[in-house]
Amino acid sequence: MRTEKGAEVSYSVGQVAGFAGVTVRTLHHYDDIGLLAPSERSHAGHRRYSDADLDRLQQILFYRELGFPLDEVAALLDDPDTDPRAHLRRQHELLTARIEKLRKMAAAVEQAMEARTMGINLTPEERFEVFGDKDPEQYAEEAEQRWGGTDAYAESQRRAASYTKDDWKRMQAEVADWGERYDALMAAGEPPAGQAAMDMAEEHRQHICGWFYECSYELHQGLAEMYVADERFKAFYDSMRPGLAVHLRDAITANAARHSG
Amino acid sequence: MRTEKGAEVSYSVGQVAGFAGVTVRTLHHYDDIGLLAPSERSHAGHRRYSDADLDRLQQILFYRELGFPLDEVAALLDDPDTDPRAHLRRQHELLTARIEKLRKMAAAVEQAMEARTMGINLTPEERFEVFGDKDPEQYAEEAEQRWGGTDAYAESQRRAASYTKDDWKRMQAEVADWGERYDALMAAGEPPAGQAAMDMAEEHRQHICGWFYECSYELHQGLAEMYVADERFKAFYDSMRPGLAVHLRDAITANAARHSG
DNA sequence: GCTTGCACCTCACGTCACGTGAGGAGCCAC
DNA sequence: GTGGCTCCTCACGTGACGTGAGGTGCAAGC
Repeated sequence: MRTEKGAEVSYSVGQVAGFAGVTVRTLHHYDDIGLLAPSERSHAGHRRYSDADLDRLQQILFYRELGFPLDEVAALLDDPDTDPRAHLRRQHELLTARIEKLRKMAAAVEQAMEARTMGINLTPEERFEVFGDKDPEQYAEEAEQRWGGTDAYAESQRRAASYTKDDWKRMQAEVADWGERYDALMAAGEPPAGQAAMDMAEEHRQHICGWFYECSYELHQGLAEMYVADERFKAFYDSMRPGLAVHLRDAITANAARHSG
Repeated sequence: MRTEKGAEVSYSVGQVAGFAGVTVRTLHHYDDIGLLAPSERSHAGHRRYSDADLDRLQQILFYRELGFPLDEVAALLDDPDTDPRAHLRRQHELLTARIEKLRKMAAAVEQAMEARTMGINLTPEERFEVFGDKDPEQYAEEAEQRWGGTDAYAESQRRAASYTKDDWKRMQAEVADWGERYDALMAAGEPPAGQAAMDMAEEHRQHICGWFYECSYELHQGLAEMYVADERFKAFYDSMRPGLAVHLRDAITANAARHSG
C-alpha cells in the first residue's frame, strides 16, 4: 500500500498569487475578512493553501469578475444549500448574460460610428440605451412628459455633429463619391444582386473597415438591416436617391452571401 | 429664418443620471475631478449638460466599463491628437477583446463542470489559466522548477474530487448507465454516424443540459473535441471502452450536423 | 401669501477592495 | 554569517463613489 504523498500538496501565498493572477495582498485581504482562510498554516505561520482552497478561490474570482461584492460572494459560497455545481451553473448563466450585454455595447459603438459618419445625432435615450437598467415601458411616456413635444425635441437632435477634422473631410468626400456612383448604378437599372451592386456593397464594407472597425460580412448585414429599419439612417441613404437604402440592403445581403458561399 | 431653438437643449443632473444609468453623485464626482464639467450652469447654479457633454459621458462610461481608472479616461479623452472616431474604434477593439475573454471564462466553467462530473481534478495552472496574464512560454518550465517532478505532482491531482451529495450519486449512476449502453452499442458494431450512436450523443447533450448548463450543439462539439484532445478526458471515456472517446466525438459531430441541417 | 414638496446645491465623513510601505522573521546559498 | 528571497503583521493611503446633513430655488395647492 503506497502512501499518496502527492495528495497533500499545498501552496504558498506567492505561488497561489502567481497562477491566480492576483496579488499577495489580495489573498491577505481575503483571509482578513474571512472570505478565504487557508486551511493550514506552516510552522512559521506561513499560509498554506490546499487544493480545496484553490477551488474556492476560483469560485471567488469568477463571482468577483461578475461584479459581486465580496460579502455577497462569501454569503453565496457559504450557503450550505448550494452545491458547487449550482455555482458553476449560475456562473455560466451570468457569464453568457454578460457577454450578451457586451455584445450590445459593441453594437452601440457601431451605431455611434455610423451616426457620426452620416451626421446623425442620436437622442440621449438611444445613446445610453445600453447602460441604465431602464424598463422600456415607461420609456416613451417619460420622454414625452419630461420634455413635452418629443417631435420638436427629437428634430433638434437630428442636426449634424460638428467634428470637423482634416481627414473627416476626406472621408465625407469618399462617402459622397460612393453615393454618386451608387446613384448612377441605380439609374442604369442594375439589380441589387448584380455584380456591380455587390461590388459597391463590398466597397461600402471596406470603407467601414478602413475608417472604423473590423466589419465582418455578418456584421455588415446587421448594419444593412438598421439602414432600412431606422428612419434616420434610411433618410440618409434615400437622400442620395429614393429607394437607395433598400437597394443597398439587398446588395449587402447578396454580397455577404457570395462571400460566405 | 427660423431660430433653431431646439438646438440649445440641455439637461439637468437628474435627467442625465436617469438615462445614463448613473447616480447624481457620480455626475457630481465627475465634475469635482474635472472629468466631466457641464458646459453651463443655470442662474441658480444648477448643472446644465449639453449634447456634447452627453457625448463625452458616453465615452467615459464605455471606458469605465472597460476597466479604465478615471484619470486615465480623462487623459485619453483630453488628448488633442485623438479624434472621437479613434475612441470608438479603440472601444470596439477592447470590447471584442473583452468578449473573447469572457467566452474563455465560460469555457473554463464548462471545463470545470466536466472535470467534476468525471472526477478529474484540474491542475492549478489549468484552473486559473483564464485569469492571470501569464505568458505561456515560461509556463511548463516554471511548473517543473517550482514543484520538481510534475509527473508525480500532476498524478496526485488526478484523484477524484469528493463532492459526495445526494443527487450527485444519481447523476453518476446516469453516466454509468449511459456508458454501459454506449459500450454495448460499440460492441454491436454501430458506426458513429448511425442512428443509434447519434441518439446516444443527443442523450449525452441532454444530460449536460439537465444537470449543468444550457448546452448548444455548437458547444457540444467543442466539448467533443476536448474529450479527444485532453488525455484525462480521453482516458475517462476510454475507460468505459477503448476507442469510445473518438467514437463519441464523431457521433456528437454527426448529431450536431443532423440538427443544424 | 404661505407652506409644502421636489430637485438641486455644497460640504464632509463613510465604505469597499485593495495598494503601499514599515519593520521584522524564517530559510537557503554562497 | 550574511545577503537575498519570501513570508509575516500592522497601519495608513487611495479611488470611486455612497450617504446623510443642512440649505436654496421654485412651482403648486391651501
